[in-house]
Parts: sequence; structure tokens; C-alpha cells
Amino acid sequence: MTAEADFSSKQMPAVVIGLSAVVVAVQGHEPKVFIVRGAEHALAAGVTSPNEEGDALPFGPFDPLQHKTLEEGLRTWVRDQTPLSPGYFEQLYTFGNRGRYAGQRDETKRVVSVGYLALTHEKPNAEKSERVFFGNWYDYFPWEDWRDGKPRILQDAIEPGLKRWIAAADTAEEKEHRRMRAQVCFGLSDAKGAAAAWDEEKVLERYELLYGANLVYESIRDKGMKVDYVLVPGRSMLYDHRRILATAMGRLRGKLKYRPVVFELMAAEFTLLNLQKTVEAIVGHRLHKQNFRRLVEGSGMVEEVAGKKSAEAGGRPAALFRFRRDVLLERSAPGVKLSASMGG
Amino acid sequence: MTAEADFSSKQMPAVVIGLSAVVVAVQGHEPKVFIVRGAEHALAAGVTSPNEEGDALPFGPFDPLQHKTLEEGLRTWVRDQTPLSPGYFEQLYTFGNRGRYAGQRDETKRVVSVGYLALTHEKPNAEKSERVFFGNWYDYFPWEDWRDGKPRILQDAIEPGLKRWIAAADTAEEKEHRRMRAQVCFGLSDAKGAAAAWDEEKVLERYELLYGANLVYESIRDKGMKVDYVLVPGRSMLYDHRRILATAMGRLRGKLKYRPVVFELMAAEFTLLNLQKTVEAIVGHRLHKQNFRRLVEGSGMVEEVAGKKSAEAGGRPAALFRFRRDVLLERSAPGVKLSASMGG
DNA sequence: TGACTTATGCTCATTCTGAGACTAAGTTGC
DNA sequence: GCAACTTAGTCTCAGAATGAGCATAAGTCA
Repeated sequence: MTAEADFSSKQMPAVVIGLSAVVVAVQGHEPKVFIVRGAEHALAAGVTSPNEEGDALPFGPFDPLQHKTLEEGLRTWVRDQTPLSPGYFEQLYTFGNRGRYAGQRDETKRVVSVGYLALTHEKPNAEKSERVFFGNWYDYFPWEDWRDGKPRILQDAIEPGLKRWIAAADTAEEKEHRRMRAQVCFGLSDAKGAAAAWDEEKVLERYELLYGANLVYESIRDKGMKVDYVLVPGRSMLYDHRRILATAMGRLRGKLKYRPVVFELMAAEFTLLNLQKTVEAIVGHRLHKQNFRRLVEGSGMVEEVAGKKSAEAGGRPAALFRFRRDVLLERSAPGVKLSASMGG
Repeated sequence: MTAEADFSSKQMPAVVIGLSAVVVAVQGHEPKVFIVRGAEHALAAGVTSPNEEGDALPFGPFDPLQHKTLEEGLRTWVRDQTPLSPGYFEQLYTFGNRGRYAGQRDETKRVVSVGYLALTHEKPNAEKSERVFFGNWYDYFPWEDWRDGKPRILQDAIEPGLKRWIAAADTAEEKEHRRMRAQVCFGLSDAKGAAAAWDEEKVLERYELLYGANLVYESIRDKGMKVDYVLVPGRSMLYDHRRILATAMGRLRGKLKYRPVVFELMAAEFTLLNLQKTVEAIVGHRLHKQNFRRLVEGSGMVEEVAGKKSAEAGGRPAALFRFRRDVLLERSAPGVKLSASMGG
């Protein structure tokens, strides 16, 4: 036991801190992430080879001289790279794995990336182009959307892929270990046929499992492998950005349940169905309408607005509600409790 | 909107990543943190002036050449600086505030610190010395221990201090803002006398408020101030380590409720009272015994062991239980639900 | 006007909680 | 050996929260 921590030694290699933002909005009942696409961006970042192209999150390096805090640095990059001004920021996680930052050939310049979650309300007319746009987050994680029942991709691609991976284990012990992980993450039924439940918050765990099983593009890319089988469908991202997105999705799905963060995604006034659809978009499954209403109204987090709304599809016009901002300052503001319900 | 992220520019100042560990154990029904004390340690770290001395967490810099991941680096430092081998690690938060790393005079060498939480079970005979020991975490946060009712320190020091701070606001608006924050964090009663609830998870928010109100030593130290009033009692720590500890306490208090992490703090076999006292030590308030038992037994997380125990104080011997490790692999393993109860 | 759509109110059985009474099985003092 | 005390463990009970569904209200559309 020797304490020889030494911050001052000259031989400590420089570390660059990368800041990435998962900027989330819900448009047309679909969860969206702000995406920056293209080789220019990658080139500007100086960490990829020129022939790499793909989707990325808004990101940039932390500059200790300019930015007083990490979050301030992040806000600067978001301001520079997006037309948005999210009202909510939250730090997610700091990733420092070697080899997880594709294109980074120079090992002496290690990038550690700090991921942030930002929430905003943007109407669908927000700036759109080939290079910069809001992408549906289920394009990157098709297996996470259970709103119309269990996604096909699970039977069609993931379960076979995982079974192949399990079978390829060297030892019986390793095989059992893989089986367990698959069961916990994806609810794969075990030997006895007992299927585990799907936990919608385990987004990162599932992605990491697919990465470890070489079933997503990033694992192939990072390890420089060639594969002769078909990868699991779903868009990939540059660097470790899909992992950061997975972290954001899991975190947001969890946070929703105990903090009133949904309202950051809503317009100033909204109907309860609107609110429900937004929550459903995030958590990826449907809710029981009447109970959702009871919960939200009973929580005291919203107040009714005088006018009515009808522009929606034909049907009885819904009452408009507004978030009571002051509850943020009251007791520990609760979230939106939710319980699965596959039926409408 | 310009994307000019540039990771490769030479002028980007070097950033050193500091890794700090909050290693928690519960001994004799008291929550403990592993502390490294002394000027040598601070000197070795090269970031403080020689005349500074105080309590610190085990910590050290992240070395990108040696450590494959941040967590691996942290484990190395914990191994080197403590006699422990915690079974549970979790990343807490990454702090990058300028001026929050005391003694750091050289602004070009900015330290960003990544805090980790580690849990371990250690009997009270673990290595003890003046320099390296387990300290009661309520020594650093006396106002967080409500096990014997509301701590005196709140009326005696904190509430007067906060009132002074509120009164010292420049504008009426700022005054109201301060009042609100104090109310939310500390349950200070508002103008109408309505007292808000105490949320045991808001440990960090409370510490930050005291820091901002210049009521703890660290705020005075970091800003180089002189004060003519008495600070709120409670041990301080070097650097931003008390803030990291606060983060750990809040996180652990929250996590306890939805993940079975308490068991990391327990011996292999334990009585239910034992388990309850451990939970109480962490969350800082008492629980209803019968209901706690009902919950734990009903959760299926523990199984009874054949033998009985009696070594405890005189009374009926309690049954011994053991954590069912396999539940970690089952569905989303639940935590220990708990509800306040001031009575035994 | 009738079919259809969405909003909103209400009921009901079940489970979960918080609180407490009560019984069981040891130890300690005399 | 017995009274007094201490901790363990069972059981009850009322009220709140939850999950599911029925019924009615208030619009649109053809």
C-alpha cells in the first residue's frame, strides 16, 4: 500500500476531454435526437480518417481555458452546432475506454468523453438538412420500441445472433454466463423456458451486450474484424456515440418515473393525450389512458387552462393543461409513474 | 452555427483527470468512508501547497498509458492506497469546475475529477492509523443524520446562517430565490410557516447551498475569504472531496431503494435487524421494524440459513439470512423500499 | 342523422403501506 | 427458579395506490 499519486509528473500523457450532447425532443409522437452527419464534422474533430462518414452527436473538446465548467463547455458546443437552446442539461457518464474511439490511432492522445443529456421542445419545422437534423432514436435502437408489441427484430435477428454467440463460447462456464446475460438483458428465455421480463431502462446493457457479441457495426469497426454473417439492423454512429445515446435513453426512461422531466419536452400548453404519447415515445411502450390521467391530474403537477383544443383529429376536444413550474420548488417533485400496458 | 470542433490543435491545454473513490463500509451501525489524511499525501499529489493538511479520499491521476479504462485506473489507486478490495464500483460524476480544486494555482493544468462510489464489507479491525482510517461520514455531514430526530445543528447553526445569507441578498428577487432554495434543500419553513419535507437524497444540493452561502470551510478556502462569523460545524476535506462524498451519499441513499446494493455492505450472513441498522445508517433515519422485515422477506432477495445467532445483546436469538446472489441475474432486481419512521 | 373518434368520469377488486398489538425465546439479576 | 428485561417474529387492520374496464360526453365526418 503505497500512496504515490503524482499529478505533477511531466511524463503523464495529455488527455483530451470530449463533450457530447444527446439533445432529445419529441416530434409527432416520435422521440428524436439531434444528429450531425458528415465527414466534414468528423474531419474537423481530427480524430477520424477522412473516409469515415456517419452520424454523430453534437460534440467538441473541453477547453479548460475557455470553459469555467464542463457543462458550460458543452453548452457552447451545442450552441455552435445546433439551432437549439435546450432548457435542461444533465451529465450522463464519462467514458474512457481505450479503443472505443474509432479512428483514434494515436494512443498517446487519449480521448475521454463526457456525455450529456439535454431536453428541448422543438416543433418539426426546426432546421433540417442532410447534415444536421433530428433523427428518430429508434432508428439506432429498433429493438427498444415496444409500442406496437414486441419488435420483430428480436426474433428475426437478435435472438438468433445471441444464440450463435452463446453457442460459440469456449467453456461451459462461459456459455452459461453468456446465457445469463442474454436472459437478463433481452428477456431471452432460459433452459427451462422461463422468459424474464423486459426492463425498458436497460438500454445500455443491451447495447453493450450486442457490442460484446459482435452483433453491431461498431464492434466490428473497433476491432477491425470481418464478419460473414448479418449484423443486427439499426443505424450505427461515429465514435462511441451510439453508446452515449444508449446511456441517455436509459437514463431518461428512468428519470421520467421520479422527476417531472417530461415537461421539458412539451409545449407550454398540451393535452393529456399529448403528454401520454410523449411519455410512451420515450419509454417505448403504451400506457393505460385513464390511469395515466388519474395519476397526472392527481399529482398536482399540472393545471388546466381555460380554452379548449380541437385541431387534433376528429373527436371530443381535449382540455389544455400547463405545467406548474412552481412544483419544481416544492417537495421532491415526483415523476410520472407508469405501468406497462400493451393494450391501448 | 459553425462546427469547428478541433481535437488536434496543439494549443489545447493539457487536462489531468483525477480519480477519487468514496469507499463506503458500515461498521457498528455507523456509515464509514475510507479517509487518507496528511500533508504527505497532498504533497505527493502535487496540487496543494505544503502547509495544507486535511482529510482526503483515496485518489490519483488517470494514466491513459497504463489504464485501459477509467474504472481500472481507479481500482489501481484504491488497491495502492487502501487495504481494501471493494466488490462494487460505480461512477458518480465528473467535476470540472475551475477554482474548486484548492491549491491548484497553475490554471493551465486544470484537474477534472471523476468520482467513484465503492462498497465493501469490512470488520472494525481493518487497518487503522492516524493517516488512513474509516471515518464516520456524519462527521463531515452532521446535518444528514436524522436517526435520533432532527439534528440540533440545523436550528443552532444552519438555519441562522441561511437566514443571514438570505437577508444579505442584494435584491428582493434574489432574496426570494435564496429563500426558495433554502426551503427546498433544508425544509426551512417559508413565509407562511409551511415547512417543506426533508429529502434525504438531496445531500449534494444541501452541501452546494452551504458552499454557496459561504457557510462551510471549503467556500472560504476556495475564495480566499476571511469571515467574522462561525461556520457550520462539520469536518472539511481537501480539494473538492467533500463534494464528491456528498454526491456519493445522495446516490447511495437513492440507489438503495431500487437496487439490492445494501448487501455489498453486509457480511455473508446477517440478521434482519443487522440489515435494517445498515440501511438506517445509510439513509439517516429509522425504519419501522415489522414492515422492513415484511418487505425484505417478501422480496425473495434473502434466504434463511439453518443456524441461529445469539452473540448479540441479550434477547431472543435472531435467524441468520444470506443474500440470494442469483437475484442479481433475475428480473430487474428490486431494492429495499423504505419509508420514514421516527419511532423505533 | 348516424357512425365514429377522442375525452373524461366512475367503479371495483387487488395489492401495497403504515402503524400497531401481541406472542416467542432468549439473557440477566436475585 | 422466577421476575424483569431484551430482542425476534406473527398477525391484523384501515387506508392508499394500482390495474383494468365500463359508461357517458362532446366533438367530427359522411
